[in-house]
Amino acid sequence: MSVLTEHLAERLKAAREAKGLSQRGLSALSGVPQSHISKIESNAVDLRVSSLVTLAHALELELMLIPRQALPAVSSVTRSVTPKPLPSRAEQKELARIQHKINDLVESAPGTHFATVQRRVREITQVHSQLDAGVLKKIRRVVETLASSSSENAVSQAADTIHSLRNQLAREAAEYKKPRAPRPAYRLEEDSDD
Amino acid sequence: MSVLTEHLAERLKAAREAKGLSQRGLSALSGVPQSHISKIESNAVDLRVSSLVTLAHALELELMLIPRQALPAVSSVTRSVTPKPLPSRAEQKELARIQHKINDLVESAPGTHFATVQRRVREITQVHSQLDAGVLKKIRRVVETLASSSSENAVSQAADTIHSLRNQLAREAAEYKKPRAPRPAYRLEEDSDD
DNA sequence: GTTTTTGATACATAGAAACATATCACTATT
DNA sequence: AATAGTGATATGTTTCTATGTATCAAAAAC
Repeated sequence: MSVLTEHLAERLKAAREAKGLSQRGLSALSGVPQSHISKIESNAVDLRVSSLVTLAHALELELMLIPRQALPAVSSVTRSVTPKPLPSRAEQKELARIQHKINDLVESAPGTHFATVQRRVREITQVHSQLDAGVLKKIRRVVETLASSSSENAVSQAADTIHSLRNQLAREAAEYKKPRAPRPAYRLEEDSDD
Repeated sequence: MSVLTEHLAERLKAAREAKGLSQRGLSALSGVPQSHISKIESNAVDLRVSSLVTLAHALELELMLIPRQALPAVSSVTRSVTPKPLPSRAEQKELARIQHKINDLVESAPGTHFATVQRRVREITQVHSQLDAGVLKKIRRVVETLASSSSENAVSQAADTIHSLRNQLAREAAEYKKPRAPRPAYRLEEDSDD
């Protein structure tokens, strides 16, 4: 395996964990098999760019080619603009739980609007900058309501609720560009050739 | 082919051309076959990360994962820090010519210090920010001297000369961080999923 | 203390990338 | 005009990613 890419594996793993996602969660989100994600994170494969991009995308990262000269500046910017440090372990767990509940619903009744709700919840995971206990409680309530009364109408209304909640969070997130200290962006090794 | 990476191909090609390198030149520099480079640049393959890194490296680029949030800032930085716009077509040609001369020497006498000279010249290509007619003339003179008197001593001295010349250029290059307008760094497509 | 969830790992298979090598028009160079 | 350098392409082989499916031990949740 190329030594060059070992930081990449770390970066991806860190990014995933920073979002409170399990490998399976990321797999569901990105479509890349969990087994493959595991191999990637343990630096056991020289993955294709498309795979990297897919995963990066799911983690809200962009792959870029930066001129050597610009590296210091870019690193500095990246460091200062990092999103958030993960709301709270407990909250992430709660979210996972909620997602699981919905997955069950979707499986029990495929082809319904449950799928939409599922997607909405997935989307709200993406924002996660502003995810707090309050928001989670709202979501959970919506989902639980769904479990009992699941009329076509109630379901799609639930989807809407979550959707607009997500938008609200996204809006809030856009305003706070609070500097935080993440890990420095991915850097390549030196490949001395003598 | 992944639509996602189409900008990547452009970026690589642009970077190569910005250095006045031919596909074969880049191939020699990076070890990646010219045929493959061609396919990559015409976006006909979903290349592996190791290949991408190898090429990027040869082009003095670094592969990075940038948080979405940091994209605007990073783009701006990248735009403003771009190296140089290529010294002059003629000068690049001249350099290629010089390299060719040395390649011949190396082939005619493998295992000698010619190889070192070859590497030094390759290295000086990398700097290229400060490459001008004057520098090239110096290099050419050194190489031509080599063609006639190629004693062990003369050869390794030539290598040293070029090496220190390179270092000097690199030093100069480090000082000028002149803002130029390159092309914006690589960005991924949006992959809407519904 | 049982059940889930986690990441790691195995294995078979399909499909590509990567490579070496060579050729082919085209465009510059001489 | 003859020559040399350019990028694009073709072929055949090897290597390895990527996927699907399944299992496993350890950690976490109940």
